Amino acid sequence: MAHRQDQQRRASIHDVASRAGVSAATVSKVMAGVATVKPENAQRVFDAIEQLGYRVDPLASDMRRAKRRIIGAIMPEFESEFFGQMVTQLESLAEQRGYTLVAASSRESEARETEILARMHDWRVAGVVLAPVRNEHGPAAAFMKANGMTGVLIDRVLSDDAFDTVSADSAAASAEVARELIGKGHRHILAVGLGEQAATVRTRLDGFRTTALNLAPDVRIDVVLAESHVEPLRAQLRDYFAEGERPTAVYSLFLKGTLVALSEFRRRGWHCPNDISLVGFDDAEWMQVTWPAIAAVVQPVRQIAGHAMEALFARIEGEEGPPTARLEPCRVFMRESVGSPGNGPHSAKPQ
Amino acid sequence: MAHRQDQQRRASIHDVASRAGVSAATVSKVMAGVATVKPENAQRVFDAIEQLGYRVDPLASDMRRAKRRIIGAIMPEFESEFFGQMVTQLESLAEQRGYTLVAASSRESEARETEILARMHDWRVAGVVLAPVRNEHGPAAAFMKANGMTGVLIDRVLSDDAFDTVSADSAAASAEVARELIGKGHRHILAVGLGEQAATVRTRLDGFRTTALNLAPDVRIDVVLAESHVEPLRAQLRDYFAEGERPTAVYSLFLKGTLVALSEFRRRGWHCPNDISLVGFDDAEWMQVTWPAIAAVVQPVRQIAGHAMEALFARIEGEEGPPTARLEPCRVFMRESVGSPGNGPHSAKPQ
DNA sequence: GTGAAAGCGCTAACAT
DNA sequence: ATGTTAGCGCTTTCAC
Repeated sequence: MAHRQDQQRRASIHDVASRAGVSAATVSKVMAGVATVKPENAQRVFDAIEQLGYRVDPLASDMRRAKRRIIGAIMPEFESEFFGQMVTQLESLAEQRGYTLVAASSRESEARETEILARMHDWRVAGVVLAPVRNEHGPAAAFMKANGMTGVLIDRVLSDDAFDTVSADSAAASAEVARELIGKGHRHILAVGLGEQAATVRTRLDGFRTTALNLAPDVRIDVVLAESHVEPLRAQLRDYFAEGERPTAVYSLFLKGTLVALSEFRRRGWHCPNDISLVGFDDAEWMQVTWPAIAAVVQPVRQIAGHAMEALFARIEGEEGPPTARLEPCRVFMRESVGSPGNGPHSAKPQ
Repeated sequence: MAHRQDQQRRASIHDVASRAGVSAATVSKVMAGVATVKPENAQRVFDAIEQLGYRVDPLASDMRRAKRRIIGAIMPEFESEFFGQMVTQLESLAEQRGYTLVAASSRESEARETEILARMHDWRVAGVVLAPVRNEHGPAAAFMKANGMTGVLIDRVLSDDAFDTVSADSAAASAEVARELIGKGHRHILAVGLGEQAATVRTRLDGFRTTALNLAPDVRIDVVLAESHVEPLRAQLRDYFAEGERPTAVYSLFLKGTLVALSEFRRRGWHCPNDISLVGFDDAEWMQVTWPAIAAVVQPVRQIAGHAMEALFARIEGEEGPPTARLEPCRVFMRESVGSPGNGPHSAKPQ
């Protein structure tokens, strides 16, 4: 008794049928809520279900139906707040519609991304929410296209000719960051990013640069962009500072970049905002409790998830029409890590 | 062509069979690697598979087999690094064995936990990795027991009479934290935790208290334990400090507690480690880049995931024997947020 | 060596 | 209003 794990055979629809004295088809109808069943029989079925603890096997049920009530979600990683919240939201929205979400992590690899997609295709999922590693032009989206899969692209995407896309309005947020920094008097700013995430990082950089140059044509914007991994970026950043470059502010175009920038500041003994200002794209819980609190762009996770699922289910239900490309507005939180340049040490110390 | 999403019917095993001029049974055998197939026929089958791009439907396949090659994972949340890494690991280990991981978030709710479990039971998953919201005595574990499900319990558990358990060795890690703090001269320490996570928080507290009292019988250990939610904890902590309590160090028994402590320090203008020291259970990436870096207990995620899956698959493959209870050793990183009491301002400033 | 037959648990026509 | 039939796509005896 202690560690029995006997998988006792569960009651099937036939068990219910025979116990209720009807056919399996009738049981199925009762469960589907079809009105044309004699109330008396319906009651017997309900009783039998109750007594046997019967529950439909969703896989067997899907097997027979045309489409499976499964949604696949592919995220670049699960370790960050952003994607963690995203999966939580998507799961919740899928459940609300009676679907099960099966999430997988591509671990920032396009090869793995395609493998997962192939597996989801094998599973014959009804639809896929793909947050591609790089952008909408990768092999994964191509695979979806080639196989006529239904899907939505989110996050590191702009727009696509085959799939609906939903992402944060990076350009607008970056423009706002530019306005803030220029407004505070910064004229030498470093932008830090990872090139591989082309779709978003490019947009963020362009949105920032355009607005900054527009407001202050004399502003100098340096860019440190690593190809694809964080460690090379760290090295490049170190070299950049080692050469004596001394921007008054850093705009990190993605979360890990903010961490890297912060650790390079540490190494050099620079404090925010007195020695240098810092704003990052992507917020995290810790950013408001550290000292100084780190300024950040907050992505609208719920909106992205919500509109992605809306678009996806519309397509699943057969909606026609050209793909849509949604941009959800971000919020920018200018916290203590941003100050005015040249204010010298301690001038901007929190009270 | 732009937005075609025509779900073209995929090749079935019969399509392959007729193209190769054999029966479906033979195709199945070839795919299973059965040796008793004439090489010539096997080749024809392979060719047909290739030409049709045939892939087995894993769900249909599982339908026929006894057990489905699906592992369910239930985590209290997806938003933290710890559980994010855990899911990533579990997914990877499941895949290595040809299983698919279906992860779900209980969102810190025991009610939801049981619902998810029921759904996974409906799915007839081969096994479940459950990280219970509270501990091993909750309704979810009871459900698993009652239904003869195969499973492993991880994280917020100690040991169970029905399931194997794997968790971090909280007591040992807490003892080490105690040694460090007592060694540095702290004699008034506040421990902060959430009561609902009883299994782990209790252990951490006891391990800490026992060792601390043993080393310094005169030490004063205060405890602020909230029932179940973070916000009440914040309020209690605020009250505690408002009453004039002034411990020289805080040991947070879980991640959110560290955040809450930090934000209360902020509110009062206290800096670590000069005004107060801080160590938290659970590490996070940001803790090493902020100033000061936050001392933390690092949980061995990979080991926990690894041993959990090992135990689970052993049971799935029919291993008998009493449940095992593993404790995986943690590492304690004493970073700059911990100093000696009474060193006054700036005495412990990083170089 | 290979294939026919049976069926996993369910649902959707089609009869009745 | 209900039951019968025919599968969904696959695997597995069990004959041949």
